[in-house]
Amino acid sequence: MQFKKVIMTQPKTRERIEEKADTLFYENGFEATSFADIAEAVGISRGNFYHHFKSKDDILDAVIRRRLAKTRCMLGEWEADAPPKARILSFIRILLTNQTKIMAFGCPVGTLTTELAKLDHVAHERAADIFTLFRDWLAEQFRALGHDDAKALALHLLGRTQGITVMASTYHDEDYLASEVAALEGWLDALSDKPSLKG
Amino acid sequence: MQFKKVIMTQPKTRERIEEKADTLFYENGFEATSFADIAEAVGISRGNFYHHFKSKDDILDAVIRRRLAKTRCMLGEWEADAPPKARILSFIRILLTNQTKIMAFGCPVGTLTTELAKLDHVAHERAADIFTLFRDWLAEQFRALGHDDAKALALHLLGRTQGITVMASTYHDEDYLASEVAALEGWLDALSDKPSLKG
DNA sequence: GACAAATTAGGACGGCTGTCCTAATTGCTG
DNA sequence: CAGCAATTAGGACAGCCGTCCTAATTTGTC
Repeated sequence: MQFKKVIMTQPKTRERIEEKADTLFYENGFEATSFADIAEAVGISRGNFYHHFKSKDDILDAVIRRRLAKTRCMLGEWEADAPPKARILSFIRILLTNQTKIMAFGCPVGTLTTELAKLDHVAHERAADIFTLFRDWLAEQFRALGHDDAKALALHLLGRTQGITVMASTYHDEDYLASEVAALEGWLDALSDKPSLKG
Repeated sequence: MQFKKVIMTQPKTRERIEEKADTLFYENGFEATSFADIAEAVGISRGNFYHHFKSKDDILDAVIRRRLAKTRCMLGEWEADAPPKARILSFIRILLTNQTKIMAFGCPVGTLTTELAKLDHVAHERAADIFTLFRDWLAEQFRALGHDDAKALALHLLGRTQGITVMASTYHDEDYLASEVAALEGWLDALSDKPSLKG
């Protein structure tokens, strides 16, 4: 019954640590988030951490793995009986879905990747993998729409959304965000007419 | 002769502290840069700091003020006997001028603003002022080109460049950077033909 | 050269960091 | 209920953080 024990008991505390660490890393940054912060948010003792994770970097790994999984899940949902163009639209509209958090803290993926790059952290590549997940998925959709420069289009769209999150959080301006999302939708529409222009 | 003393002696050490702090904040982040780091880079004692700055936030203020001044200076240079469109092009091409640093650390303005937003730091607005400097200057150029949505165009261009810096530093991909700069130049060209489309 | 001011070096300080250890508690198994 | 494993709490630890103080040194002026 050893197996059952591992499966049944781990999820509770470990899962809660990952969850709280995830949001704290997002809202306050990885470096600025201390063990004490996470412990307080979860409601456990500091010393207890090392039974679940062997270091802070280990928690970061878990958080990134968690985000990768959630992203895969979200992309999967967008594929449900929707044509490629509608799928790309779903991607664009997370800017509106997560509007409040984006205007306060920017993009979870972009800001983490940027911070880890400055820290010369080994996990930087792992964090970039989340971007790669989006990129490859978007490229697949563009390819389905008949574009042969699908990867470049995917990267272009990723960059556009990243820029929007940076400026939206800088000025906390929801009108800017809305108008840029509209512009992005217009770009996607125009793309159908002339399949090789990036605009 | 008190006046002369203040003018002549201050610039040396204080200026060097600001300079080193500026690059360290850029390359490693504000939070991750310690007093010891700056002291070592400048080559002075830690305790000596408080004769020039009264706190770390005070150094941050000085760094931001310094960046504002340098930005104003740069914008001024771009105005030298060049038509508005060429001035905007100068802005776009800093992405190529600073290519190496951007691919390693992203945009100095964007990354600092993002970090300060997460830290809930009072200096966030001051950092955003650097963006505003660019925005207003760009809007002025777009207005000179006959666009009535000049401010929106300026914000759009700022966002585009920010997104490019994020993705370029994520993947360290100079081909992406080059092609996006080309796309941005194409966008600027197309803008001349139909003055009210954002693309 | 004497004197005062500006500048510097070096260390003390309380507090927080990530890490680790140990003892107590809980929960499951037989 | 006994016994064992999993989990927890709490604190010790070395080290670094930003801050502050004091004493020594340098600098410029009369």
